[in-house]
Amino acid sequence: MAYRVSPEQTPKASSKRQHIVETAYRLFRQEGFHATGIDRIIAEAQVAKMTMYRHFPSKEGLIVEVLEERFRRFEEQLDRMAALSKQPEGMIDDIIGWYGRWFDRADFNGCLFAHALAEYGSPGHPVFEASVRQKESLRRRMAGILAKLMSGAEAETASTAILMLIEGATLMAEMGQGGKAIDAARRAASDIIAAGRRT
Amino acid sequence: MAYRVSPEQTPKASSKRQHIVETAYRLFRQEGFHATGIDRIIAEAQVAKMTMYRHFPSKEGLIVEVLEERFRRFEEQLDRMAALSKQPEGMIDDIIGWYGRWFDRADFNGCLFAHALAEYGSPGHPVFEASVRQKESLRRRMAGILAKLMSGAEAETASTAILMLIEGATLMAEMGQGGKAIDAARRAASDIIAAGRRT
DNA sequence: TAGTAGTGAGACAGACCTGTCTCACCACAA
DNA sequence: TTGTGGTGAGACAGGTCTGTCTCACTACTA
Repeated sequence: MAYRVSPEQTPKASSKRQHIVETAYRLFRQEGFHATGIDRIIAEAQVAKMTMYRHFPSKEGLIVEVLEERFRRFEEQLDRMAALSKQPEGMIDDIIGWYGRWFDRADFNGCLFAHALAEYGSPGHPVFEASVRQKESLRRRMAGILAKLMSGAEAETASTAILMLIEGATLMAEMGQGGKAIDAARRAASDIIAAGRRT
Repeated sequence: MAYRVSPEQTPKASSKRQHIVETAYRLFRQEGFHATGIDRIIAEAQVAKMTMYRHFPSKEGLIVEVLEERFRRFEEQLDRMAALSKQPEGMIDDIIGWYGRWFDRADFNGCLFAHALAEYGSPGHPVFEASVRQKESLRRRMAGILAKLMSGAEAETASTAILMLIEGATLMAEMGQGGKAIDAARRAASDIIAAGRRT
């Protein structure tokens, strides 16, 4: 009823499908994966159950789709940030700053990928793989930036450390200590980069 | 049947109760909190459902008890390590090493407190509070160690950073990269401490 | 012997879970 | 007009969830 397809959208690209993904994302973020039932998703998305099951093979398939969609958006945003390119240190600091702004959002509720790992943490599981992909992509992005400042091996170690700082900061932000976490992460990242460069 | 109370145990201290907590811990760790049903816990603990509900008010009560029990064990182990006291830098390195050994255990499956936060992440929730308590306790412990090397304010920042490294490393270990994570965490912690001491 | 505390076994209630199915409806195209 | 594809509504199956309840049993103590 409230979801008329506007003329410029091809129904094939399915606004319903996207709407289901967005609603599921919000609920998974707020309530968790197991705690969110299909019935709740279709009620809040205002679609019939069959509409959901025509677009996704199962709840797990929907979860994977939600994670992949969030991964695409995450990459887009970091790509956009990288396009306003600066010096390497500034770029790492910008990434940390991006996390700091995320932590301050009213709808922040921790990292969906980390939560997915907590609830579906078996290697080989598609949900597990989707989460690993996102973390590894961020780490590689940072290693690429740091390689301009230090050796490749040093950049690997430093990017791993900074990824850990970011993941730890996200956990602290979940516990209401995001500001303190970001300050410490910024300083620690700068110490790590300075030490890596010195070698 | 297989759970005869041996004479030296007072039945009041309830070996059943402890056995339920241990079984629940194993299942929560392996499967997650929502994914583990009461029926599964009592079946594997080989106790009647009423035995469980006489000892714990609800599943949530059991979860809190499991977390508190793990917290006590965690503190005990770090206390024991601290008793073999060394220089401050060595103590931080020992804590990181302790995590490294944990990552290598066959039954390692991520941090139960972080997982609990992912599944019951609303401030004020007793599960949330139990998780925050564990993280904050570790951070304060490290801040105390670092205060011997630098100013109190510096020690606060550095302990926050090292806690984040540890939490991030735990996440990476869940993704099968524990060894790499521990190496990077060790080096980063040493860089952070060196920088904090220099100020 | 009688009483008591803890327990086992399992039925039960009432809710919720995922996933399937049918049937009616509507917009649009040939 | 007659199809066709997407959808809505909701029944349904078969299972699982938490939590309560009863009744019988055992070990121990007074």
